[in-house]
Amino acid sequence: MAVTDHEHPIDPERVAHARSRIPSADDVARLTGLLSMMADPVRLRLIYALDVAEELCVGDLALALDVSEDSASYALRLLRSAGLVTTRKQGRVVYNQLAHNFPQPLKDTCLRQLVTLTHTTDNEPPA
Amino acid sequence: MAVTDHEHPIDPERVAHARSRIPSADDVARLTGLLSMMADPVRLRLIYALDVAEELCVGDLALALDVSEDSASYALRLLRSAGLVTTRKQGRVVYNQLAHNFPQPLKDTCLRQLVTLTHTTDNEPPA
DNA sequence: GGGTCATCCGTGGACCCACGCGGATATGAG
DNA sequence: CTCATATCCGCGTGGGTCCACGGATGACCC
Repeated sequence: MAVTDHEHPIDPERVAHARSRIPSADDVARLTGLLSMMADPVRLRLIYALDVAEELCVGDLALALDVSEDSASYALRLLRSAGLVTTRKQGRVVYNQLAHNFPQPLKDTCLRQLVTLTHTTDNEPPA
Repeated sequence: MAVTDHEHPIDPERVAHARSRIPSADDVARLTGLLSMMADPVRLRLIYALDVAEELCVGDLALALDVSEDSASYALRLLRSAGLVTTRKQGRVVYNQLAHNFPQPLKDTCLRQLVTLTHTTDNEPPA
């Protein structure tokens, strides 16, 4: 027979190596959660806006993003529950700002660099 | 009435400033597309694995990630269609690798740093 | 050439998430 | 105290995404 020359683990060495380096399921879950939070046009632009303007209330935020107040409010709700945005209440106006522990590299590096990157790199093969 | 002391544009200056700095809808769409692609446990770990192991076939990849081959195949399908993964066919085995134009900062900076970040920063307020 | 194996692709169902609506809460003015 | 306002929250619906199944393709062995 010798038919099954190579079953599934074709390259067990590399598999083991990869396995040892892959972050734990817990880390991945946390990271994907964070990425999912940013993988939404409204939320992402909202983060940009707060990064630039320091703090904004929901109404102004909706204006800046050209979305309904409800949409902005909903986005803020999620970002707040994820700990990425904090609020400062002054009178009846609630000012929203990026949490001080907002992942700096993500903000500084990724946000700005990625825009440039997506300009230069064409990852859209002709359909 | 002077009741409406401040309607919606409470701080028009900041709104305008934020507006001018927010990336275009097109850039945001491209960026969220990329982020969405990584905001999935299987795909993200798959990227990690390929980054470490250079290239792996579907079967080995499934082993390394502890997922079904179908799941790995599906993840690869999407990543390939997004131009993030390329294939090298040797015999009847298809080796997958990260595209050479894979966003470097995203790979080098974000991937590794973010894991550390999610360790240090607790963005999970007590429920 | 026949058989087999690794993998890809199209389809269908289940699930999750985003958004709109209505009511509720809290703050401030008169 | 009463009213008006800015905002938050719970619910229901619709669209999109993930995944499992089946068939098909291409490559190797005998």
